[in-house]
Amino acid sequence: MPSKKNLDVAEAEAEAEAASADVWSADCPSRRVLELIANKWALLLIPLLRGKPQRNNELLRKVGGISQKMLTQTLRDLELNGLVLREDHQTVPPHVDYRLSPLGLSLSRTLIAVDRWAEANHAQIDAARQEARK
Amino acid sequence: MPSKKNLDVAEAEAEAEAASADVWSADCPSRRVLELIANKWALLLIPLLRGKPQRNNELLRKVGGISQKMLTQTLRDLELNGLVLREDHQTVPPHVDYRLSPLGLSLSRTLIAVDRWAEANHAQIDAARQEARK
DNA sequence: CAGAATCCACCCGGATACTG
DNA sequence: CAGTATCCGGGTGGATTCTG
Repeated sequence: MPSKKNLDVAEAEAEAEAASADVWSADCPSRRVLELIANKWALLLIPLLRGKPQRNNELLRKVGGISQKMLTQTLRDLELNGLVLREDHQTVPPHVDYRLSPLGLSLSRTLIAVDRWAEANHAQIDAARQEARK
Repeated sequence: MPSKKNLDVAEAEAEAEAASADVWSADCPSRRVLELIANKWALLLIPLLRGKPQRNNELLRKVGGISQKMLTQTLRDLELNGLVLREDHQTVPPHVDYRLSPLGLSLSRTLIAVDRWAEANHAQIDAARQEARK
């Protein structure tokens, strides 16, 4: 296991925070973070934004079922909270790129595990629901 | 890295599923799984149910801000989908225990990482939001 | 203790039309 | 291309009351 020496200041602070923060407490600020990411569009968008910056239309096509309204709204929300960076190239026609901040990238590594779990285990979930319907 | 030999049949099947399933496709069954867990109460309850079976009132106290209605509704939903097992001891006064199924336990390992991330990084999120408000 | 049942205000999110 | 603006139906979820 890594020693304290391998942690930089920011990581050390984050670790200290984790010790005191408690998502199960209704008034803990960390609860707001949970509410920010506890929706399907955020769960799909954040992992999707790893890698190269992507444009509005690209994301609209890649995230099946999302509307322009929800895409914009979700991206704005994530941007406001420092997870996504919006880059407007100020050209005409417009060219806007979205990418993850370092903080967002960190989160994406956690959320992609959720997506993978859903993909890997949906058959068992479906089977359970079939069983319950009997 | 583990060889194929180390995977049992169920795990091999899950791996095969993951290769074909795609949460980003609106009509993929795995999307339903994502929608099942993409809400704050599920994200709080599932990791909380690791360890010993717990009772209604226990969960009601431990999950700050949840109402009896949402607790029951979420537990029923998770039970219907095979993630949670409900054990009614058929006594009077009533004694009902909730615990994770093996499938739910598997998921809890993924979701607890999300909760920990929220706890560890909420300060940076808060800072970003403060910055954006300027 | 563990809930079911009802009422209802809020807001989420889709559809549609418009803009620079 | 990358949005914004508006309308609006349906679902979410809190509060309250009742039950075995």
